Amino acid sequence: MSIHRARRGAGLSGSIATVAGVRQAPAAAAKSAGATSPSRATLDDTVYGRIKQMILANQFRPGHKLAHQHIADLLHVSRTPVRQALERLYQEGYVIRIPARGFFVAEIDSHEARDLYDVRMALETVALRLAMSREGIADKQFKHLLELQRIYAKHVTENALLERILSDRDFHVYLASLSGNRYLEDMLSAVFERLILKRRVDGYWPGRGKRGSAGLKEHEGLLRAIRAGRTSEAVRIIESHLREAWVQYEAHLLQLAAP
Amino acid sequence: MSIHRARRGAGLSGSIATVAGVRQAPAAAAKSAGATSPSRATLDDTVYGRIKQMILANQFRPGHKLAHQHIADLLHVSRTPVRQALERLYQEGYVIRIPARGFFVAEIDSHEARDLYDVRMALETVALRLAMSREGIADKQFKHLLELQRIYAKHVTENALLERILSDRDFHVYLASLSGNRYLEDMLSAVFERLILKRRVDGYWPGRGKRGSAGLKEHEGLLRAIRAGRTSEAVRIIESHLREAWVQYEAHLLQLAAP
DNA sequence: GGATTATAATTTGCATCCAATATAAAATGC
DNA sequence: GCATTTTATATTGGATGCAAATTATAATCC
Repeated sequence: MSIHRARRGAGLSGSIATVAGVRQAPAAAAKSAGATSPSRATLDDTVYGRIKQMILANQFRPGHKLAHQHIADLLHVSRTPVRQALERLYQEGYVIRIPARGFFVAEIDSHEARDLYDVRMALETVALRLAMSREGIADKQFKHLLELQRIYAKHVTENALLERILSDRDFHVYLASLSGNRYLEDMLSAVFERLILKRRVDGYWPGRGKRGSAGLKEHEGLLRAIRAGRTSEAVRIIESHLREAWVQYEAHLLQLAAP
Repeated sequence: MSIHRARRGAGLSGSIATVAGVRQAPAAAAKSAGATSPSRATLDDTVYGRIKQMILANQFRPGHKLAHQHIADLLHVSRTPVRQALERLYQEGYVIRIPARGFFVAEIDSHEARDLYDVRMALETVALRLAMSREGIADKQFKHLLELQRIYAKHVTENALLERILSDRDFHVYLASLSGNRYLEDMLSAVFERLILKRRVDGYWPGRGKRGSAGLKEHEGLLRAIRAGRTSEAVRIIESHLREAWVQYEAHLLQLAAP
C-alpha cells in the first residue's frame, strides 16, 4: 500500500505530537513480511516524537536553539538520533537550520493563522464534496462521526480547552478521511497540527464564550446535512463554520496586538 | 524572518503530508545575518537533493532498496549524510522505512494521480480566489504570468515533454503564490512534484495529441479572465482545465491497465 | 571605560567504529 | 533432492572521534 497508509496508522491519540504526520508504528509498514518482529520504534522515531511534542507544547519557543548535545542529554541518547530527528523536523518545517550554526525552532508568522484557515477551507470543502459524492458516507462511518461529535461535545461542555481542540480536529480530519483521499487527510492533519501550535503560541483558547456552543451547533447542522445527503448545504455550513472560527481567532489576535 | 520565506526560495519543493516544503537553499536563511559567509550547502542537503532527484527521475524505482553504503559510494560521501538525507525523504514520504531492514523508495498507489488532481483542485481554486480578491493581481505579477505562459507555449509547440510539464507547474505554482499564502504555494509545489513522479512512473507524457494546444488555450482563457478581474469565470476555467487534464491522464491509465 | 583583537571553549558536520540484527551461503538431515 | 539448521557476511542503528567553524571569554589597545 501507499506510503501514506503506513504513515497514518499509529494515531497514539491524545498526544499532539504523534497524531499528525508521524509514523509512530513502523510495524504497519512491515505488512509484507507478515509480522516478523515486534519492531520496536527506532530511537530516532522516539526522539523525533519527543522533540516535536516539546515544540508543540510550546516548551521550546520559536527561535530557541536546539543544540545536539543538550537534547541528547535531556533524552539520554547520543547525538546521532537527535540529529536525525532534527533533520526530519527541519524537513517538516518545524525547525530551521543555519548551516554551521545549528537548528532553531521555527518562528511563526503573524498571519500564519489566516493562511492556515484558508488552507483548511480549501481542503475541507473539497474533501467533503468528495466524501458525499463518490459513494456517499456509509452508516458505520456516520456513526463514527457521531461518536466523535459526542466526544467533542463533552469537551466543550466540560470546558476542557486542549481536549476540545483535539477532538475538534479528530472530527474534521476523520470527516476529510471519508473522501478516501489520503493526501487531503494527511495535509489537513498537518494543518491542524500547525494551527494548534499557533494557538498555543498566541495563547488562544477558544470556546470560552458563546463560541463553544456555536461550534457545536454548527457541527450538528453539518451532520444533519450530511445525513440528508445535502452536499451543497453541508459545504455551505462548513464554510461558514471555518469563517466564523477564523473571525473569532482574528478578534483575539487584534486584541492581542492592541490591548 | 519567517521560516517560510527561507523555505520558499528554491523550486523543487517538498513535503505533501506536512505543511511545509523543502528548504533547498539554506543560503536564503542566512540573509538576515547580512551575508556573513558563503554558507555552502551542507553535505546532507546536497545528498538529499541528489537522492531525491534520482527518485524523481525514476532512476530509483518504487520498491528499490536504498542501502546506506551503496548510495554513499555512489556520491562519494560517508554514510552519515546519506542517513540524514534518507531520514528527510522518509519524513517527506518519498521513502519508507522498515526498522532493521532499511529504506526503500515508496510505492505509488494506482489512484494516487486522481487524489493529487483533487488536491490541485482544492488548492488552486482557493488560491486563485484569494489572489484575485485580496488586492488583486498587480501589473508586474501579471506580466510575469504572461512570461511563464510564453515559456510554456514554447515548450508545447516544441513538443519538449518534460520541460512542458515543468513550465506548466511553474505557471500554476506562481499563480498560486499570488494568493500570498505560502502554505498553499508550498503544498501545491509538493503536489506537482509528486504528480510529476507519478507521471514518470506511468510513462505518461501528455500533450502528444491535441491536448497540448488545448491546455495552452485554457491557460490563455484563464489569463484573460484574470486580467478582466472575472473571478468566477477564472475559477471555472481552472476547474475545467484540471478536470480535462485528469480525464486525459485517466484515459492513459485505463489504456495502460487493459491494452 | 568601551571597543577591538586574541585566545579558549563549544558546537557543528562529517567520518568512523561497534554491537545487534538481518540476509546470504554453506552444511546438515531426511 | 529439498527443507532445515548452522555459519558467515553484510547492513542497520546508534555511539564516538575529530577537524573546521562558531561562540564565548579574556587580554589588549586607545
